[in-house]
Amino acid sequence: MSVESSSAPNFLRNQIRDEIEREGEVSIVTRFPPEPNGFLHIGHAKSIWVNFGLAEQFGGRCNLRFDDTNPAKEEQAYIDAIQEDIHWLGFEWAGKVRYASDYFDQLYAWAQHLVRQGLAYVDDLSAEEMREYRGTLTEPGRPSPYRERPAEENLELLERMRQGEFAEGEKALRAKIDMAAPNINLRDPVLYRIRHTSHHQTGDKWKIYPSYDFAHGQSDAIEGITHSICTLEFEDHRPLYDWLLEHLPVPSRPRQIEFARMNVNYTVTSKRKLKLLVDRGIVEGWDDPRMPTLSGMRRRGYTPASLRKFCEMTGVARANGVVDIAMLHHAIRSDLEDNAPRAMCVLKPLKVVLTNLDEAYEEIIEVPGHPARDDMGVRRLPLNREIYIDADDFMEEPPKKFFRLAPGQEVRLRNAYVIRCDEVVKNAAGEIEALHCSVDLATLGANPEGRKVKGVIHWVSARHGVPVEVRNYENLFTVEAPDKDKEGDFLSHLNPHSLEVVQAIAEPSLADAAPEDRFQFERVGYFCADRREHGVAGKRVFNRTVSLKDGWAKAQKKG
RNA sequence: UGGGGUAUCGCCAAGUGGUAAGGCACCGGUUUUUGGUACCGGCAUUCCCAGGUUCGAAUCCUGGUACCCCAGCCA
Repeated sequence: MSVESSSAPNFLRNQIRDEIEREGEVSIVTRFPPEPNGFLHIGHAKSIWVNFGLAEQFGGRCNLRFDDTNPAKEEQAYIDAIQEDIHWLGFEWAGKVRYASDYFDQLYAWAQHLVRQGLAYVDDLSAEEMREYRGTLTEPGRPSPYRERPAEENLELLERMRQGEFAEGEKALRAKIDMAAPNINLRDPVLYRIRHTSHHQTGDKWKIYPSYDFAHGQSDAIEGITHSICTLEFEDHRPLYDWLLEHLPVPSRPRQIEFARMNVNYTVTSKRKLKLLVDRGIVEGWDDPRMPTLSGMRRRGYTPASLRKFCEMTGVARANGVVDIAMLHHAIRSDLEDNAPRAMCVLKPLKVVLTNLDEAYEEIIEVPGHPARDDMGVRRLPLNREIYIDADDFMEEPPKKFFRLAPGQEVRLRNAYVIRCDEVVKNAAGEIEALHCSVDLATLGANPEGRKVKGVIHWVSARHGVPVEVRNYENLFTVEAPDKDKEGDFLSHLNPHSLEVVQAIAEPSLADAAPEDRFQFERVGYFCADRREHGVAGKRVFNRTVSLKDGWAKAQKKG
């Protein structure tokens, strides 16, 4: 099933194609450069897809490089989780995992090079002072009093910084560019800062750490990256990226190209906000199926292929926009429509007694695992005198065109017989307890004589049905742009119905489901056996990935 | 009154001087033992606005407007 066969034009593909036409053989080398300071989310999926996908498409390679220049915020646990997520998405990086920290020695040597060239200096200004000297968006900055320190002194100071002789914040190495530059990134940006923090990769070797700007381009150059693709907010950094590459004896000349990051409505992706959801216990963790994290989406039941297709569908451009989450839903439905075996599961059980079958009646009906996929085999559905149907499939006083069950009305039991509702059994309180129906035994695989039965409902044998817990998930937020609100207020848009837990009864074939097995519960939606809880202590847990489209509900809404 | 970007259907997005792709959503219809799927059809005389160049402009020029990003020793 080609969920992702197309390869529509986008400016990155066009550009690379043009380069190949113009320059002939060019090998494409990209990199995905996450900072290991959090979990990957749907937005990262786009970046992963862009970088690995481009390399794949043009026969190049893509590195995984952790941008680990700020040890205070980073953890090994994130490094592990990120690798798992990338693999799960279906991508493989070239060679070993890389770290910006692999290049700290080289970076330091290059810093010394800059100093010797008179292109960098050690500044004693405090962070606050530096801010004052930097000027504003509309006013130029002024040079630091330490800007003209002789190279020898800078070299010595830099070395002493490295040795840990100064306190954090006491000094910093800065590039000497232009304090009056209209682009603030060129007003003598910080290249190295003092941090007496041990690093998850380099331990206590370093007391100074390079800034993003000083590490990124040079790491790209070391790895021979040809296309350093990043998001729009780094556009202003490109002149600095190029400046450093021009003034350093780097082994290659990568180019930075920016694209617009992906946003999805009805969700948030800022690290701070996601963390708040976790910390406040609004969701059950980073991999809660309502979270837009890759681990959350995985647990929800999204497939890697559907996420890749979603990336392809939404494209790459330089205009900021917000993608409708309906596209994500479409992507997963179209994958699972083809690839998920079918099963029946009654979410709101209503007992039905088939009065013309006796107590001992038992018939095994063999039905296909998937209506269009013979390779999915068959499953065996037991039919007995008592079954469950979904309460929503019965109405005592049905509206026009209600094709399901109602007093005196007929309906098809999916994969089985046509039944007629003869009697509604109620308790003392007047609540419906059961339905008495009669089966038309001539309708298995055949249409009834002389009448047309339009409705089909799902059902499960009461004797053989297995109890399962079903978790129905919906959007976490009720508004399209929850983070458009002023700080913190996004929590006021939480969807109180984002999780509905229901005790359901499933057909026996579902008893064998393994964690992460996906099914279409016919007429209901796509479900995935929970990765963590399914099968634990005899519990069976299915997460609703996405519902089936519901034309009936839509028609009702319209009136 | 700084710099850098972006503006094409409700949403995403092709298009790069030759007379507006595609997807999602939506609206009709056909098929159907999933009110699902599949299939068929509809859905921008118009490309942020205003001028201009041209036989011809979403694409070129001029002038506006709107929105996004930048003043971390974060990335």
